[in-house]
Amino acid sequence: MERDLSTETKIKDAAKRIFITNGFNGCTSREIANEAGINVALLNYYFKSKGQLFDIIISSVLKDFTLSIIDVLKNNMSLINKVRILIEKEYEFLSKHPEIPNFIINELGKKDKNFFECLDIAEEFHKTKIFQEVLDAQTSGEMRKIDLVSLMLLMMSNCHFPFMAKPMIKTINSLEDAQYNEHLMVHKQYVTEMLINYLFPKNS
Amino acid sequence: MERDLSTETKIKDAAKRIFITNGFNGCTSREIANEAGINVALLNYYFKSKGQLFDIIISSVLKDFTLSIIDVLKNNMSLINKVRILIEKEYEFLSKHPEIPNFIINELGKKDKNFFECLDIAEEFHKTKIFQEVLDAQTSGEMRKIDLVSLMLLMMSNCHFPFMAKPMIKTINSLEDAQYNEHLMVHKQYVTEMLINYLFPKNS
DNA sequence: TTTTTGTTTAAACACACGTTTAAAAACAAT
DNA sequence: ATTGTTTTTAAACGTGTGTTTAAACAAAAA
Repeated sequence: MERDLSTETKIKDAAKRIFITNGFNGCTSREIANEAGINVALLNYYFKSKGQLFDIIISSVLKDFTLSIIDVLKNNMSLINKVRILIEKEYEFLSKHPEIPNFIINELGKKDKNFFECLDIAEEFHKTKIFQEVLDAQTSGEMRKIDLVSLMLLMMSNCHFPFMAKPMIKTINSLEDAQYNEHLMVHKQYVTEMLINYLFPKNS
Repeated sequence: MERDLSTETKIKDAAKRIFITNGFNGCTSREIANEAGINVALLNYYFKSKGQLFDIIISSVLKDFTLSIIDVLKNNMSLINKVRILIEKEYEFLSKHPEIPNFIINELGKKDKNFFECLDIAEEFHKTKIFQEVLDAQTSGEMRKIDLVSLMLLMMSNCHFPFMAKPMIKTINSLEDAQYNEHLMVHKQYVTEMLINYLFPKNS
């Protein structure tokens, strides 16, 4: 298991795991050092502080996360298929990293720093020309006329929340992990059908 | 402003405000004591520890939250109207307490204790006979045949997430608080229409 | 070999935390 | 007034935190 990774990446890997699952306040520097198999002092030797390490981690997570979306958006397919694939990929991504939505929403809410601006994410989105594509589909009548904020919310609500609420729903319904995962796969179909029907009324 | 409340309720009020906004790990006993205008030691005089105080607060929040739902469910109206009113009331409740969804999902995920069982919430739900009502509507064909977990997820996703993601979406789209609140009211209409159309196909 | 440079460590620092103690203050009963 | 009880406080305790220090270690340069 123990590869010959550089100390810096060992620390970053450990920090990412622990920060994502426990949050900034929910873990300690020593915990991260242990997970990385190094001394605490090395943390501040490679990164100046716990806070700076955290900023690096949250930036990288945010980048990975948005890239997986942009990757779909810049593909050459119809808007309706983009929505379909986006939901599919989103459920796929979140199945592997279910703690990320909670992590982003919680930790980003505390920070005053605008990581999206720092990472030029807005620009990356513009390059995909998705905004113009939506506008065109709305004027042609193919797509329902709703604003981009609501469109974003509809997509994210129905993709992210089922993963965020997993512990709660599991408790309420006394479900095992595997059972809930099955539910998720079924739910993905419902969500896809519902959103496609609503956003593209002609296609129902 | 300073009413003649008992010390115990002053502490509970302060604790509720601070726990909900900052979480258990995101605040200190002294912070709560300050907000309540009392000494730190009094916290452990009235409640044995920070943890016990937290359990009391999260129980009360959970109770308030579910009661607002049950209140609608036990009303005497058609299922389709219950869904409509439920969304309406949910957006109304969350407009007043927007931090609660995040609070519940985050803090409940950490605890191993099952607060829902402790508070007899399941029983309260059963009393409303909503489960039978859904089953009847599904066999009669009025309602789409989806499982209760997915039904719950659809409702919660589209009601809670828009409030949970408020800081993030505001940042991404450079929106002021008032602007986002306007978006929320519009979004509520979209969500209502989408869910009603999907859950009750005949009515579209 | 010696020196130099970059890594890693054990130990300590200063401080904030949750909690406890002992005494003061406020109040009630006799 | 005196006693007893409850409420409140200032101060301290022990522990865990993020961070720093100074020394040990390793690898390369001289």
